[in-house]
Amino acid sequence: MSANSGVAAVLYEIGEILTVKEDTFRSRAYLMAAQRVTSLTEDIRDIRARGELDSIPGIGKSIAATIEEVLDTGESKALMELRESLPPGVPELMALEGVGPKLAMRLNRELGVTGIDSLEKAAKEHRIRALKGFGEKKEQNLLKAVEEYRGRSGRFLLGEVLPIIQGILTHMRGCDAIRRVEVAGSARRRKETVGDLDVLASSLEPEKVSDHFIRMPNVARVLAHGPTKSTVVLENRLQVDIRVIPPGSFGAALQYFTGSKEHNVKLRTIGVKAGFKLNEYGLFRRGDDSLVEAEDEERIYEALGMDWMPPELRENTGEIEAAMEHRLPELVELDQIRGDLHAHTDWSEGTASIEEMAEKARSMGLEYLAVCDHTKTLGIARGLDEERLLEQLKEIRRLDDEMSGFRILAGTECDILRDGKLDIADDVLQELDWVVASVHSGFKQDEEAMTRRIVEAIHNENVSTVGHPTGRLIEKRSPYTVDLDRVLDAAAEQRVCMEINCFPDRLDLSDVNSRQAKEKGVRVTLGTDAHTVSELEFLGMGVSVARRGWLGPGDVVNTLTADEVTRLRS
DNA sequence: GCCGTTTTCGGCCCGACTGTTTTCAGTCG
Repeated sequence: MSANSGVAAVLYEIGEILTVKEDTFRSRAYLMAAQRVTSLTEDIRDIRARGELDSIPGIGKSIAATIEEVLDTGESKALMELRESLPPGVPELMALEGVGPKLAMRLNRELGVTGIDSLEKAAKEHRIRALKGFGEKKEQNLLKAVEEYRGRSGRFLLGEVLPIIQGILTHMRGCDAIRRVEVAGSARRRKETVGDLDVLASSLEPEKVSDHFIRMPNVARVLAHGPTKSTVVLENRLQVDIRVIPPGSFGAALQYFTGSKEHNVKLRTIGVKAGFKLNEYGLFRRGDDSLVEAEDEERIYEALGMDWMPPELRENTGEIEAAMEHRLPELVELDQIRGDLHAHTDWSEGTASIEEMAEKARSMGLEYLAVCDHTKTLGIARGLDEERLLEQLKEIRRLDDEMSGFRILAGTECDILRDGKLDIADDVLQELDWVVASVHSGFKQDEEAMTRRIVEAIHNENVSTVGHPTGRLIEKRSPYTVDLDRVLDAAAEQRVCMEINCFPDRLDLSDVNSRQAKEKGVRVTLGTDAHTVSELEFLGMGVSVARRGWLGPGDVVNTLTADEVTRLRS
């Protein structure tokens, strides 16, 4: 899939430079195309080989030619020319809060500002307030923006912000003027990372709610404070926006602020064609501005001629078309998940005993837990050799007999060695209920070697699933170079599953990869990879990834009973 | 640059807040 991300990066950059040049519509076309390429579940080289690039929605002849150029030469002439046409420092300046294309260009043209350092210098020398239309406040805000930019830590993991959201909702529910409050935005869509939080509240006294909001604990700075819209930055640098709307508009506002932006643009375009106007206050008829629907999100979608869809699908990757044709997939739900198929214990690098992990899983309402400790090659994690693994197997069988109404499955997270062989002898693996095979070393192998390595492991008849199949760590480490298409084809053929690792910085397979797996007929397994008791709660995040990948209960092995899971191996 | 159950040309989503202005442009989501 790396060809896809390379193409998307070029299209994004072209789109962004065109934004600076205020070529709005051409820019939008490139950004839209980039987004489509990002969410493709097929290798773009294959689509190109069939000559079908311009049948991808949002991609026409011109962008198709750019894509072919990137695939053939690794670069785009148009992009290189665009880069050169831009005054130095302008893209960097636009990364600052409150600086858009107009301001960045003016700072460069009129003050010779060539980047963030030189902007800071100009502001400290009070050269900015001297410009026409600028004042002291603007200068100070730019300095604050520079400071924030330098301390910024990028996007936040979904797993990090979920507890923060709970805190905010609890705080807001303490305001007596509030009717309803929910989180919207990318957090409601359960994206793997979020850039900021969008909180939505309804009230008849919006000022009270807005005031209550900015008095939240942990607020470091108030960026904007109006009656219906405010923005704060928390001490951990997470930005949080609130919108307060009348109670009767809650459904419309929830739809509007959940996004994604691309989903909403498409939806409103469809609305316009059907004679409607859609905004955060409701769905209106264009002619007389009469209200069609505002209170209920589901009825807004219905009025636009489509089925309501779960927030996780709203990325404009085909869900609107599916909703109009009433063929949205049934998505897997957390309460359909019967077990966790990847957890560690204190036999290797976990902190809790087998019993403690099992008890916690049972208390969460699960029916089974697969204990999958590391194997001997992973010395740093005190990986088990054959002898210890058989010892652990006996212990698991003993504990399993003692528990009623809950099954502990004897498993392993077995290392895939550099040549694709497994770290544990086949006759021992055969004794187990569940085998997760994972790559933990040699990440730098080239694509061919890595692909053959994993495909070879898939051909071992004892392997149940491949653990964290791409090895990525979100915001920290890229996936290893591997031809996932070939891996998935092999998995489909050998009836081996692929894991969605639920650990917050892994979520691997990703949403797009999960959808790709489904399209190839590969079932996925959810594994928390928990090393502590509380990490078993990560299961919900794996379900979110599965839902964002359009997976239904039939696509996820964890909806099966323990007996059904163990029978997969026979 | 893309797209087409009003269109192959002429559209392309919509509104709040800020800072500075005397009525609005720029930015953001």
